[in-house]
Formats: sequence, structure tokens, C-alpha cells
Amino acid sequence: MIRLAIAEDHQSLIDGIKLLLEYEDNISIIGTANDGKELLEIVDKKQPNVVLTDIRMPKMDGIQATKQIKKKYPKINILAFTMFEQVEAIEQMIDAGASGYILKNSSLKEVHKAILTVAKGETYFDANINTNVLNSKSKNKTKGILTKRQIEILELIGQGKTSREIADLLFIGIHTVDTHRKNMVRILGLKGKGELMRYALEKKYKF
Amino acid sequence: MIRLAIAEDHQSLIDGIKLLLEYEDNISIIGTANDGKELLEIVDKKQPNVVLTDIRMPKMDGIQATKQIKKKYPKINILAFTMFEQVEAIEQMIDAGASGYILKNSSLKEVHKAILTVAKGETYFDANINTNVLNSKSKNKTKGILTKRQIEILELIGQGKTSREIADLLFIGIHTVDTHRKNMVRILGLKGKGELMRYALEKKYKF
DNA sequence: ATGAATATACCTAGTAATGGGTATTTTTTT
DNA sequence: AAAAAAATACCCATTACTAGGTATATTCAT
Repeated sequence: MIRLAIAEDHQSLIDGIKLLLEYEDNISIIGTANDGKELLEIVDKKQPNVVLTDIRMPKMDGIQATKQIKKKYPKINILAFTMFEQVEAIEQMIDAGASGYILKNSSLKEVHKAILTVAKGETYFDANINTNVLNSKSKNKTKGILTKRQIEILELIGQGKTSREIADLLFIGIHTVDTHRKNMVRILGLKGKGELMRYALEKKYKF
Repeated sequence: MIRLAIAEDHQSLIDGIKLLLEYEDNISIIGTANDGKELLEIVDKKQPNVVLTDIRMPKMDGIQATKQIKKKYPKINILAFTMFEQVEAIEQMIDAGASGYILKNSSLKEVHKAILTVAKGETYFDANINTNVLNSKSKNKTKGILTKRQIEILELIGQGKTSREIADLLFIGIHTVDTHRKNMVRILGLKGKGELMRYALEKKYKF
């Protein structure tokens, strides 16, 4: 299930997209915004997993918003929504961490397909625009997300240790352990210690 | 580390065993009792993983005590400690769930070895007594411990679900889920939801 | 059909975890 | 040297879990 947030300064366009997408049963539009700041609020509150955002917007543009979102929630996939062939802005979006871009005058089918593609963690580059984005630093690939310390704590969580025990083992405060745990839950897009532990144990079997 | 509880009606014998075993650094004597009822209390309170018990004792004999302990804590391994060649009583002990037996007049080395053996989950039958225990129903092998419902709940715990979520999924009360969880933690000899979850996930990878 | 085992449900008090923050120090990168 | 990232620590209110119980229906085997 895709939880989609949309940011676009022309409300009429948002209404149009909502109309077009609300009959797709695998996409749920969980919030819309008319500028970048609003988008950040929605992301914090509604926890989307995909964001479709305009680049040029009031208060905060899509590039800044993308940077902020990817910094705090690296797992959220962002699709740039652009009216004109603003090659430079598009490249900045990709550098900021967007997973792709699509023209506003694309068909519903194409928009839908683009959303599905980035939702899977893949990239989607609209074929009607010529950019050298493919040669760009495609670094934001959501890998090696966790820090050494976080991995260390994750492993102990995977051993069934409580926060208190981990704190004692690593000679740090329990608050610190809690903070790391919280950060990991957020970064990995999970729902609490239960899933975090599951994640920890699954990783072990994969490496 | 072996947490040993001893039950024996002759206090002088208990003192002797304590003297003999207290210098073994892998065995910790966590409690002693002079009859079967006392033994049950100690097991509840101190959570031993190995019990060395006389067969003939006041108030409750070793056979009854063994049955009760194995019913509540199947993971605890019980070693019968017998003075004479009471073949029939020994066979009853084995049927009750004991992992083996040893004569009281054995050397420290032998007693120590017997304790280490049953602690590993193996059986130990004193070679100086002739019984046909080996042909007896050696059923109490601590396998298939959990009931269907418990396994069902364990799997959901392994998926990172909370008790509340499990209760809703199975259309039962949260109290019931808690009770099942408690029972599993006790039966499997674990230390809480963390280890229970670990257990659940490890089982999955084994079958 | 009677008894044992299982599954169900509730109680209480205490501890742990969660999900919002904020803030400081240390380390790393630019 | 300044900026960014990582690690550290704390607060608060709410929810979840723990560890003791008890108790009552089912279900299953003898």
C-alpha cells in the first residue's frame, strides 16, 4: 500500500491529481500541501512512503524540502513533478535525493507508473526530458543508513537485550540507547522495538 | 552456569554436598530443601536449571515433586539422588520426568559429572544399579512443549506484533494473550518478550 | 463421564518501552 | 576554522510489558 503525499502550489492541479488517483486501490493520498513547509509538516504527521512534489513552490522549494525529508526519513521515496523542462532544477532535485521526475502533462497511466516505480525504491526518469542526471552523483541510494554505534545497539536488541542492559554493556546512559533506538525506528521506517528486533534478526541471517 | 537446587531430608548430607560442590566454579547452589514441598517453593522463587533430589522425603516425595516441577517448568533437569537400590522408586522417578539418577555413596567426581550431564539435557544412569529404565517410557524429552494456540501467538510475536494487536487478530482478550505469553516465557525458560521473540524467529529459520 | 490439560479472562503493582521533544559534546567533513 | 554528522543525555506523558496471582469455560483423553 502506497501512502502518498502531494505538494503543489496550484490547488486546482492537486484536486485534479486526487481525482485521477483516488480510484487506484493501491494508492492512498494521505495529505496534500501547497508549499514546501506544509509538506514537511505533513511528512512528520502522516508518515507517507512516497512524496510527489513540485519543484518551484512558495516558502520552500521542492529541492530544499527533498533534502530535509531525505535527511530525516531516508526511506521515503520522492518523485519530482515538473511543468517545464527545467533541466537544472531537476538535476538539483536528484542531488537532493529524489528518486526521479515526471512531467505534469503526462497521462494518468504514466504518473501512476512513476509512483509505483519509485515506491519500489527504483528510479523513474521521464523520457520526454533530456538531462544528464544518469551521470550525476546518484549517491542517495538509501544504503549504509545506520552508523556503527546504531548497528552495535541493533545487534544487542536482536539478542533480546533490554535498553537498560544495553546501556550497562556499552557504559552509556539508558537515554542514549533510547535515542538511538528511536532514531533507528524512524530511519528504517519501522513501527517500534518489535519490528526493529525483527529487522535486526533478519539482517543477521542475510550477512 | 548451573543453578542447582538440592532436596534431601538429612541436613547433614546437604551440608556435605554443599561443601563438596561449592568449589566448582560452574555450579552455584541456589537453594536447599528438606522435603518436597520446600523444594517446590525454592524452584518457584529461585529458578534453578538443575535439581538434585532425594526420592524418599517427608511431606512430599521426590516423585511427586518431580512431576509438579516438570509440569510447570519442563526445561528444568532433575537428577534423582538415592541411597539404596530402590529400583521401583527410580523407575517412577524417570517416569515422572527425571533425567537420571545417582547413588548417594558415589564420589564427588561422579556426582559432579552426573550434574553436568543432566544440565546439558542428557540422561545419566548410575552404572552401579540395575534397572530396566532404558526400556521404560522415556517420553519426557522436552519436545513439542508448546500447544497450537501458543505457537500461533508466538508466531505473531515473532512478527513484531504487540499483545493488543495479537488480541485483535485472534479475537481474544489481551489478558489471554498475556497469559499465553507468560506461560511460554516460563515453559521455555526465557527472560521476557525480547528473548521470546528471538526464540520465535530462530525457530522459523530452523523449520 | 470424569478428570486433566488447554484456552480463556481478569486483577494489581511495578517496570520497560514509546514517541514527542530539546540540548550538549565529540567527531568528521568540508 | 566552521559546518555537518554522530553520539551523548534528559524530560514528559502515554502505552506496553512483567510477574505475581485467580478463575472459569472448553476440549481431550481415559
